Amino acid sequence: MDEMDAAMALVEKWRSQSRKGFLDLCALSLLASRDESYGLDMMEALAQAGLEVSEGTLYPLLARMTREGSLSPSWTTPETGHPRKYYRLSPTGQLVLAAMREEFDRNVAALRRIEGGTR
Amino acid sequence: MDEMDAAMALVEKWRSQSRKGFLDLCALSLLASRDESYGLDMMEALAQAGLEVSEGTLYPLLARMTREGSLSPSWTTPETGHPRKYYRLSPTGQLVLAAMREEFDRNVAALRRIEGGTR
DNA sequence: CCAAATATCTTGCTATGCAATACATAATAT
DNA sequence: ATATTATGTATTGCATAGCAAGATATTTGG
Repeated sequence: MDEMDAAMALVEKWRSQSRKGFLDLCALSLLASRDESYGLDMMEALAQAGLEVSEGTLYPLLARMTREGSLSPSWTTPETGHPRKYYRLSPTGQLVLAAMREEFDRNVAALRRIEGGTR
Repeated sequence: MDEMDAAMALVEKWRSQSRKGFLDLCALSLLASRDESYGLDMMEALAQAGLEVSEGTLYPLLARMTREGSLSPSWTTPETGHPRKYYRLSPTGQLVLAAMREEFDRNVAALRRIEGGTR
């Protein structure tokens, strides 16, 4: 089936676009529920929840949010093991998360209205 | 409150990012429930549902989806009024919509898991 | 000492949202 | 007739995020 292949290719392209911004919300939400975490640990937790995120995506995201003031990182060198950079929400980050959640929920509600009875 | 302003500015920047891809899903969903519609009419319907979309956003989106094969447009000149370009879902577009819905729902479910009990 | 594991960071590419602007035609007012 | 407003669609340019691929650094095990 040719039609199917075309559709799948389109959706694959769409996938990475549709994650823009959404991953910010996921990362902030994760930190809100875990209090603090580091890169690889977050990757594993997100995957556990069903969301595969690569390093090339997550690390720039964490760097940006730190630069913007939503995250407060702190290096920690455990007695045994590799040094880790732990992130936690800053006060600004908590405000940002709350606003993002509101907006996201509004958008989902709008989508449901748009879908109308067609589901 | 300074902290609040910083957060609002960040969320404003985030907003347009978070709509990438999401608007594709909304447009396809709208056409699925309406069978056919034209640009300004879609803008109005989306706004009615709580989603403000500008022309500079919607028209390129419709042009792209047409180019990709998800939409089948057809010009219509009514007896009275301005010529309109009506869009409807192509067979490919219906497959794309179904796949997008699945993925979107999976992502929302993942987010809810990530949020855990913190809401 | 070398290889594998753990952990973080960088570069380059592609693609979308959106403000601003432009263009065209139909209806209405003067 | 003619100007103005309303309706309708399209384009340009910029900023920004996701991601594959690869680089870097440290710790541990053979």
